[in-house]
Amino acid sequence: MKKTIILYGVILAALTGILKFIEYRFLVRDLSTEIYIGAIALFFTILGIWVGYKITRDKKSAFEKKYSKNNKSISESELSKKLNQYGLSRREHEVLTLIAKGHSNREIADSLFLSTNTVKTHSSNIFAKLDVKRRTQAVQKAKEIGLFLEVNLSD
Amino acid sequence: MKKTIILYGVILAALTGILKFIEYRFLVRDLSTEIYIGAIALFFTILGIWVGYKITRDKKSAFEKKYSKNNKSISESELSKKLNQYGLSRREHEVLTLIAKGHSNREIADSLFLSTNTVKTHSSNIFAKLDVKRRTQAVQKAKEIGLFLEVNLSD
DNA sequence: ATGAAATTCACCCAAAAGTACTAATGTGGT
DNA sequence: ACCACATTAGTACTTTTGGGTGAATTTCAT
Repeated sequence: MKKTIILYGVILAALTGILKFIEYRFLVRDLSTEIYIGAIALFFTILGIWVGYKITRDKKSAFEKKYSKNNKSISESELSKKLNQYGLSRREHEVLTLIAKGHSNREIADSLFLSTNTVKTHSSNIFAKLDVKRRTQAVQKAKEIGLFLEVNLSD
Repeated sequence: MKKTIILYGVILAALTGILKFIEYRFLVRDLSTEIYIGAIALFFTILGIWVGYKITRDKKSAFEKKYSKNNKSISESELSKKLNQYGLSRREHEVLTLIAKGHSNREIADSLFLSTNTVKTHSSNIFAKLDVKRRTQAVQKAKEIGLFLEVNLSD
């Protein structure tokens, strides 16, 4: 990327110089201004397309570099330690797991035989403890930290 | 595409005219030729990048065979196939990615320069196409299917 | 047994998310 | 040039989620 920019800069500078040099010799007298401008425009447009292509290329390879798997499943003792670290209780972890499975508060309440109010209390506490604002962020953070025993959440 | 070309031609023509007009009035006397050329170069470079982006966007898969190396990460073409499979558009995938990052509709709207209404429309369509009811489920399903280029969603 | 933490639930309010339309404009492919 | 689809955005409405507070019960360790 840096190389592309430098190369482009050098080319631009060089060409500007060349054009100016030529201008005083032949072009101004021989060709009309339209053609002169047109030539510059055409050249830099092509150059621009090339640069644009380079940029999008680089972006993609950066994408590929970024890609790496981080599926980590952990043991019970490790989990306890992490829960402690964030001050999460067992029940909160349970709720969090269900949240991660995409369940609504209503569904969580049903499956844990709780009222939705309770689930809401739990989730509020979870968000506070994980320092997030939404359940989606909580899920993200939990995965980041590695709070889930099961990797496969699709149930 | 046709419009793009036409628009580009019009802009080019108009700009050439304007430049020529200005030239006789002020520029030649007031500014040095370097700045003059530089301005044209800069403008057409940007225009070129834009045009290049428009063109290369569709021909990515052609270039891909040449430049992309095989690895375990999902490639652009694979992604396209999967998006096609579920009838998801590019924009929808973009929104879905941000949803997976835990962003709110408001935040997504801001970062994509859209209204929240539009984001809601997109997400509704996403949910319908992925056959889910909530964003958390959509994220889950998307990961299951493998719709994300980046696994690391924490940004 | 006592106090701290955990669990449960209620109520109210606000914000965010989601549904169901309609519709204008843009774009791509044939 | 046309058609299908994508993108954008609106209105109006419902549901879900989240925040804050208070409080009753249970659990568990010191």
